[in-house]
Amino acid sequence: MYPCVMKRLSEREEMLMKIIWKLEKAFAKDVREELPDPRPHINTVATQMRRLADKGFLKYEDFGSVYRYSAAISKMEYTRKYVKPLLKGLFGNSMKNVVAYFAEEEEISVAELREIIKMIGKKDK
Amino acid sequence: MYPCVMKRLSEREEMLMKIIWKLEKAFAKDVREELPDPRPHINTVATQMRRLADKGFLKYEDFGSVYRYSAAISKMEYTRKYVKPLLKGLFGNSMKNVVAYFAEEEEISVAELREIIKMIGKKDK
DNA sequence: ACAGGTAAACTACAATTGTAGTTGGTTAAT
DNA sequence: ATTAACCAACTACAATTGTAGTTTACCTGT
Repeated sequence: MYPCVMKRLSEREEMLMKIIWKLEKAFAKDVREELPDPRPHINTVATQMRRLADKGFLKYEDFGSVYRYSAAISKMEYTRKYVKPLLKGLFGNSMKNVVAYFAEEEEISVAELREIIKMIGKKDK
Repeated sequence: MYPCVMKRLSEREEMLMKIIWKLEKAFAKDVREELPDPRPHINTVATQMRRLADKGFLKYEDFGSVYRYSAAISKMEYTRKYVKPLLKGLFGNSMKNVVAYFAEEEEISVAELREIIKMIGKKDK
């Protein structure tokens, strides 16, 4: 049916997943309402959600001829499986390089880095 | 011809771009040789490189009926334009959350974070 | 010059993803 | 009950991406 090695999501698919992660449980209509302005047709959204379900990213409960969807894979799991390899692949397999790059881009400050260090410290105890 | 708002690259396209970024200048054949084992047909690679060029990700010099390609967009530029929004979109628009997540996943250590802080300090002077 | 080999542009088609029309099932109001 | 409105499953098709065959152009050795 579908390949056992799931591929990365397309931009649109990821957009839908993000909405589901936020809403937790949602009908296609609810997801559509969260989409930015030139909203696609409701059926477009429904089709893509069904396909996401076929591929194992979503699951659903049957509500009498209408499905209510929820995520079958958490945002964290998705990040770990698909986003992390993407980043590491781009930055010589090192998260340090990734963070250093975004620090240079001023996307994260020294103060924030220190906070994170503090957080990690707490967890270890 | 092609949409003016470039979309994120597919997994395969990104793979090719990474090779180009590494090689700097390359013919399709060279790129194919860098690909992992069940290598696609050389023509497959050639087609995808042409399409990447059509979309503005690659440029080329004409070498007498054969093109030598090079990146039209640097890895950093690609990261800034496509990867950063992806990450921020997933993590409530905050790079701090991103880094914190990967720190918890033990993808980056306190020592490395400190090194980065030191680096930033030097640059400011 | 010609033959053999190689690379990839051109071309064609399959798989996947984006899109929405058609239709049938649900709900609410008369 | 009957009608009207709405939602989305099903279906169909377009656009994009993945794949490779066919053909053409360029070597290299004779």
